[in-house]
Amino acid sequence: MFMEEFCGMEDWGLQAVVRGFSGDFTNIINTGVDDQNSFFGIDQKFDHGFIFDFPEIFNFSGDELEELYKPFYPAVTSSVPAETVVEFKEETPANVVQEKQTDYNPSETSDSTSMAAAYTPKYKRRKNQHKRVVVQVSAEGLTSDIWAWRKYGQKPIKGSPHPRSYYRCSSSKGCLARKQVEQSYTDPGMFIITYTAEHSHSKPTRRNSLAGTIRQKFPASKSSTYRTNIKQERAVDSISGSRISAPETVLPSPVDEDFFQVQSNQDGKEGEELIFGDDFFSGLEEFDGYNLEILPISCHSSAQQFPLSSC
DNA sequence: CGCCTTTGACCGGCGC
DNA sequence: GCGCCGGTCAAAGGCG
Repeated sequence: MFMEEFCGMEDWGLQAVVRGFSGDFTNIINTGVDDQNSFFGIDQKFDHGFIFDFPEIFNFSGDELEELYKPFYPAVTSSVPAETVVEFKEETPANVVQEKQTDYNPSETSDSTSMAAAYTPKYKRRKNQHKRVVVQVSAEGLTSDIWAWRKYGQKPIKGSPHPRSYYRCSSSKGCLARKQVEQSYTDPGMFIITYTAEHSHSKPTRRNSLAGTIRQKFPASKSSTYRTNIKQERAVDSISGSRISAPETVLPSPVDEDFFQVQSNQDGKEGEELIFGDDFFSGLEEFDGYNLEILPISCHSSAQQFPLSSC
């Protein structure tokens, strides 16, 4: 489905937000809407993929959507190694469109550049019926997965200098979730992760709450003068599309020196949903009555305390 | 001992 | 039908 059709759509809403999207529709190519109303595409300007998830509850026009995502995108620039995410559903045989096979298959192509070049939103029959999500992450991002995986295979892939590794979820027997990991051909510093099927169990809990502040272990040196890459997360109210709080300060924890304490005071709310640290969480979750999409953003800091404006 | 990775074998889909 | 290719299996060994 192409942009004109997308903008003309009604009866869908915004649940999640955009990762790695430049905010300019004129650069968007290869868009599509899957059978779960997820809108996906490639942003040529920054060579990023993106997705929107559209549940049944809200109504937006394309213009409204564009306005919605803007407030939480500006901190991401072309210098930021944002995730590339492309999500699509496998087609059922009944929905198969008999067309020449020209679409991108993330299990056969290995990077976002080739995605943008090769992917068209034409559906075809695929081997299995599971949802697939393709994410491009840095080496650092490889360790940020909250799920437990067990490697069950590795294969050399024709045309790629790097092998592909196969993982299955090890948290629960019978869980069909799979992931494939391979190094990007064009950027060896990046890795392509393909998730297949969904977990049949709840998400592991890795967030601890203390006195209204969520804390996450900060893995870097305890020195106050080092420079390190910090993952910053923002919480977005999925209903209004606006950020429901902003980070104000990051302070050494008075309880544990290995932790930093993040505080936020916007709208009278205190540090509910902000985590700093390499071991970050990203995804959709409910918190305090809100449906939140957690957005990781790269940020540098050389101090124990820094405002958001320094990012 | 349980869980993990490694790695060659095996299997099914697909193109010719 | 045959061969290539990607995905999975399962035995063996490593590690805490």
